[in-house]
Amino acid sequence: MENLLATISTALPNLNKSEKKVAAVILDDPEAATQSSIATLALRASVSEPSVNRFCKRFGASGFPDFKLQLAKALVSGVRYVSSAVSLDDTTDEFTQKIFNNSIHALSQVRDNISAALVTRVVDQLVQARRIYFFGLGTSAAVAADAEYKFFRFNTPVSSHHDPLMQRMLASSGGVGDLFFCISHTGRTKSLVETAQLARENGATVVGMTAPGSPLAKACQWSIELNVKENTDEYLPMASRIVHLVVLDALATGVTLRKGEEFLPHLARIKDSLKSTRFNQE
Amino acid sequence: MENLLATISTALPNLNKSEKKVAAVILDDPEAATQSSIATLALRASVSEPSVNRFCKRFGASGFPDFKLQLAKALVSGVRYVSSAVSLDDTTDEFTQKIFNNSIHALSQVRDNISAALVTRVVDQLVQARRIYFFGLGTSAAVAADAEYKFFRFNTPVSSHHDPLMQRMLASSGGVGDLFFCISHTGRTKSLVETAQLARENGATVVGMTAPGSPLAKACQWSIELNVKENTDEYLPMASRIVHLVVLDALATGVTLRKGEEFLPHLARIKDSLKSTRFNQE
DNA sequence: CCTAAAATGTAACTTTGCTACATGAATTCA
DNA sequence: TGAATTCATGTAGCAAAGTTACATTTTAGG
Repeated sequence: MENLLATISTALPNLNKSEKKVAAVILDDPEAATQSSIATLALRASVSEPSVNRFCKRFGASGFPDFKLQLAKALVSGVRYVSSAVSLDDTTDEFTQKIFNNSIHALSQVRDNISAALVTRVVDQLVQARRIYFFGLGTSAAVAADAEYKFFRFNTPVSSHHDPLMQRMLASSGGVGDLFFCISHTGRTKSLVETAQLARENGATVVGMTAPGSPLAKACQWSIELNVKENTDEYLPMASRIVHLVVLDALATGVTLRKGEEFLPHLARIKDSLKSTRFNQE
Repeated sequence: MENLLATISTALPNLNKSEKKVAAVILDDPEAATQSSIATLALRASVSEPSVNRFCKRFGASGFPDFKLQLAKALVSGVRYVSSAVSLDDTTDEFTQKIFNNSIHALSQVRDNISAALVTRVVDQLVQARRIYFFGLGTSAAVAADAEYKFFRFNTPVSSHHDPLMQRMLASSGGVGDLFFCISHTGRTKSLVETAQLARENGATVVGMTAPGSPLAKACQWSIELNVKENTDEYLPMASRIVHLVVLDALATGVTLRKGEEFLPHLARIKDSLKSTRFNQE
C-alpha cells in the first residue's frame, strides 16, 4: 500500500480543476487538513463542500472523516519512513532516529506478512530434528551464533558454524534427522547455496531464512522468505539481521511452547546456573 | 510521547466504571474503534454517548473525532496489540505477533529516550580510538561479534572476544588509546565488570552498554544505559540484544558520517570484494 | 452555435457529536 | 443510621458537520 500523500501528488495532473485546488491545500499542509472540518477545507480551497467530499471518495475513502483518518495514518508512517535514508549532513539525533525507525519499520513489515502456517511447519521440523546446525557467513554468522545460544536449551544437540569448509563437511556427513538452518540475507552466497544442496541430497532437512526467490530459497526444503528493504545504507546491512534474529526468537518460542509446561523447570535450571557468575541485585 | 494505547492500559485501574467499559472496548479492537461513530462505540460499551466523550477528553483529546485521529496515529506508529507475555496456549500467530511487538516496542522506547549527546560522545571515543575491543558473554557475545563485523570497516583495528580469560588479558595489557566496549544486558556479570575495572585502571577508554545503575555501568567511563523490559519470557532474553544491535548500528553510522564523504569509496570497495562469492542477480 | 456530458455548486436532509441539565450512586459527616 | 454533599452517569435537545439529490454552469464535440 502506497503512501496516501504520494498517491495524491502522483494523481495530481489527472484531477479536475476543483479537485486540484483541494489537493494543493492538502499537500501544502496535511497536518492542518487532518484537523479541519470539511467546511474549513472547502473554504481554504475555494471550492464547495461536496467537491471536497468527492475528492475524498476518489482516493478510496468512504467520506471526509475516513479520509482524514487515512491522512493522519499516512502522516505518521510517512514522516517517519519517507526520509529514512541517512544523509551525510544528519545530526546525531536525526540519524539515530532514522536507524531505529528503519529497524522498527522492517520488523512491522515482516510481522504483518509472515505466515503463521510456515512458522508452525518450521517449528515442527525443529522439534523433530535429532540435531540442528545453524549456518551463516558474515553478518549472518553472528545471527547463527545467537541462534545456537538460544536453541541449545532444548536438549537437542545444536551448533553454529561460519567456516564454509566446516559447513560443507557437516552437510556432506549429515543425513535424515539432521536439520540445517541456513541464514543469508541475499541468498546468493555460493558456498552456502552449495552446502544447502549437498545437505539436501543426503536426506537432511534443510531450512533457509533468506530473500524470496533467491538461489538459497530454492535449494531449501522449507524457506522463510523475507523481503527486507535495506534502505538505510547501502554498505552496512542492518535491518535484515535484526529481522532474522526476531524470527529466530519466534521459532524458539514456538519450540518452547511445543515442549509444554513440564519443560519450564528445565529452563529455570539453566537460568539459575548463571546466578553465581553475577553480582547480586541490590 | 507515550503510545496512546499504552497510556490507556496504564490508566485502566484509575478509571470509573463506565470509563473502564469504554477502555476495554477500545483496547479490545482499536482498529474498529477508529472507524465507529460515538454512538456505535457507546452501544458496544453499554454506556451513554457523553461517557465516551468524557473518556476522550480525559485522554487529552478535544473530542471524539480528535480522539479517533490520535488513536489511528498510535496504531500506525506503535505496537498493534498492547504487548504482552507469551502464554502457553497461544496460537502460532499470537505468539509470533507478540514476539515481534515486544522487539518493536523495546526499540521505540529506546528511540524515544536515547540521548543524542551521549551517542555523539561515544562516537567521538570510537573515532579517536587506536584500537577497539568488543566484549560480551552469552547472548552478548553474538552482539559483540556483530559489532566487530560492522566496525572492522573503519580501518581501526577491531576485535571481539567472548572468552573471559582472553578479555582479562587484553584488558590488563591495554592502555591509553585502546577502547574497550563492554556489552551486558544485566551489567552484573562479575568477570566482565572486573575486566572493565582492570582496563580502566590501565588508562584505557571503557565504554559500556548495559542496564542503568548496574555495576558495569559504574565501572565504565561512558555508559549507554538502556532500560529494556524483557516482558516476553523470563528465560530467553530477546529484546535487549536487539536493542544493543541497533544502538551499535547507530554508533557505526555515526562513525561513518564522521569519516565523511571521502570514506564512502572505501566502503564500496569492501562491498565489491564480496561480489565474486555470490551468484549474480538474474 | 448548439447539444450532451462532465464538472461544480446549492440547498435540503441526515447523521454525528456536544452541552446543559437531571437523575442516580456513593461517600462523608453528623 | 440517615441526611447532605459530591461524584458519576444518563437523557434530551441542540448545533455542527457531512452527505445526497438535484440544479446550474462549464466544457468539448459535432
